[in-house]
Amino acid sequence: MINVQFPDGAVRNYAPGSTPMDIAKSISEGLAKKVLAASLNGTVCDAATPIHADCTMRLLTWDDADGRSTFWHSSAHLMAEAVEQTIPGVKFWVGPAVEKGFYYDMDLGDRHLTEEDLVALEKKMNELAKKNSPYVRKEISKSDAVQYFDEKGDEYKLDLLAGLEDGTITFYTQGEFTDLCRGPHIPHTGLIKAIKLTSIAGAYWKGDEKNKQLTRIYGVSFPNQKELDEYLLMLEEAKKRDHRKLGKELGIFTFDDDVGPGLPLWMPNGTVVIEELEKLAKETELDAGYKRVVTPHIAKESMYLTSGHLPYYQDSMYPPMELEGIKYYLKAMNCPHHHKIFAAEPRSYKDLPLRLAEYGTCYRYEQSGELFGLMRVRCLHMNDAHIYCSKEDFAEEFRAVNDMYIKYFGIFGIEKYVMRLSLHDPAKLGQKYIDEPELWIETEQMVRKVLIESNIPFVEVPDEAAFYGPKIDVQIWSAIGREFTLATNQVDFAQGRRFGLQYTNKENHPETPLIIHRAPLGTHERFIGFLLEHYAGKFPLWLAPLQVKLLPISDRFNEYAHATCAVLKKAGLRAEVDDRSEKIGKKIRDTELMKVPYMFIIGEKEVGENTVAVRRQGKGDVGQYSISEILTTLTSEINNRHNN
RNA sequence: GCCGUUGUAGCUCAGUGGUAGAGCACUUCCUUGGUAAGGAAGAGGUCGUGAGUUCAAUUCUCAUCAACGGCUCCA
Repeated sequence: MINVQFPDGAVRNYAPGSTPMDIAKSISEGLAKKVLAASLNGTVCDAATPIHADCTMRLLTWDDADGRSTFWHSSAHLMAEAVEQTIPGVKFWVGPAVEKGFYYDMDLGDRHLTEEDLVALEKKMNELAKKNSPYVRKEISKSDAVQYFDEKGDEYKLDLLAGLEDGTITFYTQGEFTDLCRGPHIPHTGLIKAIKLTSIAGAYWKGDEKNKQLTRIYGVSFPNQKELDEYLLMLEEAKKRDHRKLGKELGIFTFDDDVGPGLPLWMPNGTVVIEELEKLAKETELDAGYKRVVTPHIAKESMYLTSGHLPYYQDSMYPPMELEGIKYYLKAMNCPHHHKIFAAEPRSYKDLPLRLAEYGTCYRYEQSGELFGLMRVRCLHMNDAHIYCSKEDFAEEFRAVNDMYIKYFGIFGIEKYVMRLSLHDPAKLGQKYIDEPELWIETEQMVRKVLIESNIPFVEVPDEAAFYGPKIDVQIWSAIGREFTLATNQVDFAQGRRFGLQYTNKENHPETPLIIHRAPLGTHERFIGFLLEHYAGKFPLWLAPLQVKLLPISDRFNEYAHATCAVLKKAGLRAEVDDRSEKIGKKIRDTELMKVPYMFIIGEKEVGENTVAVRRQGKGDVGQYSISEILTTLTSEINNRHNN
C-alpha cells in the first residue's frame, strides 16, 4: 500500500497504481465529478496519473487556480479540434491558458477569420464538448513524434519538438484531435459547459515581429453557464470604470483628430486634478530636499548623441526639425536637460546629493497600435527628478526614493503593488545595454541590497533594464484589475560619464556622480488614468474637480446659495450653485452622476437657521450643519488629503 | 508598425441604394417642487475623410484617418 497525504495533513492508504481520480471516487462521486486535475508532491498532473509511491496529493477543482488553468488549457485543445474540423490544413503553434481563459495561435494560410467564424466555432466546440471525449495522454519517442508531424507537414510542431529531449515527449488526444502537449488536462471535454470565444488577434510567431504573424483566437470557458454569465456581467461593470469612459463623462480629458492621436487635451476638470497632484509632488519633494527646475521642450541633436538616447530611441522620438542646418528634437525624456543643469556649475561633494525635479513635458512617438487612452500617449507630463549622488550616498538616496513611493501609496490607498527589478542581459552588452559589465553587476547588487534591507517585495526580471542601468518598475493594479506600470526608478552609471559630469570629492579629485532617475507618480496621463479607475471616478475631496455643489430647493433660495458659495470659494473650496429651475431630486441625481463629493441642500429651513443640509456623494443625507462647522470639516478633509 | 473589429446628433444606439431616426444632454417656456429623472416646444447630423461603381451612395467597392481587442515595443 502507498501513503497519500492530503492537504489537511490526513494520511490514507491506497493500492499502488491508484489515480487521484480513483481516490476522489473513493471519497465521493460528487467530488470525483468536480476533479479537474491533481497536484502530486506539488506538481500538477492529470487526475488519471497512477501513483506508485508515497506522496502528498491535492485534488484540483475549479476552485484552485491550477485547476482553472488546466481547464482552460484543455479548452484550448477543444477549440483547436473545432478549428481543425472547420478549417482543413490549419497548423497550430501553442495554445496555453492565460490569466482569464486561453488562446491558441495558428497558421490559417490565407484564411481570415471573422466574428461569425467565432460564433460557428463556439457552436462546434459545444457539440464536441458534449461528446465527453476523454483527454488521453500518450508518451511517445521523439522520432515517432517527429515522424507524425513530418507527415502532417506541420513545421510549427516540428520546431517545438526540436527543443525537446527524447523521453519527455507526450501527446494528448481528445476526440479526433491529437496535439503535442506536456499537459496536464482535465478528465474529459464534457466538463466544459460554457464557452465564449472573445477575440481574434494577430500574434507574431515566437513573439518576434520579424516572424510571420499567426492568427490567435482568445476564449474563456466555465464549468457552468452561470459563471460565464457572471463573467460577462463583470466585464460590463469593468467597462463602466474604464478611464476612457469616465474621463469623457467627467470632463477630465478628450482627444481630437485634428490635434492628433495620443495627444490628450486636458479639460478644466482634469486640469484641477493635475494641479492638485503637482501640489502634492512639490510639497513632498520640497520636504525631501529636491530643487525644482524648468527646461525647454526641445534640444539639439548633439545632446541626444551625447546622452546616447538617439541610437536607442530614435524611432520613438518625433522626427527632428531642422533650422539653419541644426536638427532639434522634441524631448522624449528630461534627463539630458537636467544633466546640463548639473554641468552648468562646478560641483563639490558638499553640493551632493543634488536632486533636480521637474514636471517635464515629453513627447514620444509611440507606435500607432500602442496608443491606449491615457495609458499610452505621445505627450506626457512626467513627475521626474534626477538625483546626483556619490556611491556612498547611493543606498540612502535610493531608500529615500522608495520611501516616497510608499508614502504615495498610502495617500492614494494603493494596497497591491510589486516592484520589478529589471536587470541587464550580459549577452546583449554593447547592443541593448551600455558595455560596462562590472558596473552593471555592481549597481544591480546595490539596488538588490537596498530592496532587501527595506523589506520591499520585489521580483527580478532579466533583460528588461534601461540601456544605461538597472531599473525598478512599480506594478500596480486598478480596481478593474488592469495592471499598470506606474513608475520607474532607475540607476544610471552611464550618463554621468557620457556628459562628463563631475564633482570634486573630499580628496580634491574629480569624480563622476551616480544618477538616480525617479518618477514615483509616473506621468499625469497614466496616473490620472489609473486614479479614474481606482476611484471609479469618485475622487477624494482633495482631488475632486468640483468639491461642493449647492442645490437650492427653489429659486427663492438661490441668493442664499450664491452667498454661501462665495464663502466656500473664499475659503479655497471648489464650489458651484445649481440654480436651474429643476426639482431637487433632479439636481441631486445630476450631481450624483457627476460624482461631486458634497452636496449642500438649501431650502426654507436652512435659510431660516443659517445652515446647509449636507449630502455626501454615494452616502446620502448626513445632516444639517452651520457653514463654519461644515467648512472646518471639509477643510480638514482636504488638508489631510483624506482618501475617502 | 502588424492582425482583427468598428466609425450615423454632445452621449448611448436604431436604420436605409432614392440626401436620416430614438432616448438622454442642450435652448426656450410653463412649473417653485425637501434628498437619484416635473411638463411642453425647439434647435442640432456633408452618416469619419477621399475616390470609384451607379440615373442616384450614408448604404456597395477601394483607399485613407481614427478608435477599440490583441501582437511587437515602452528611455
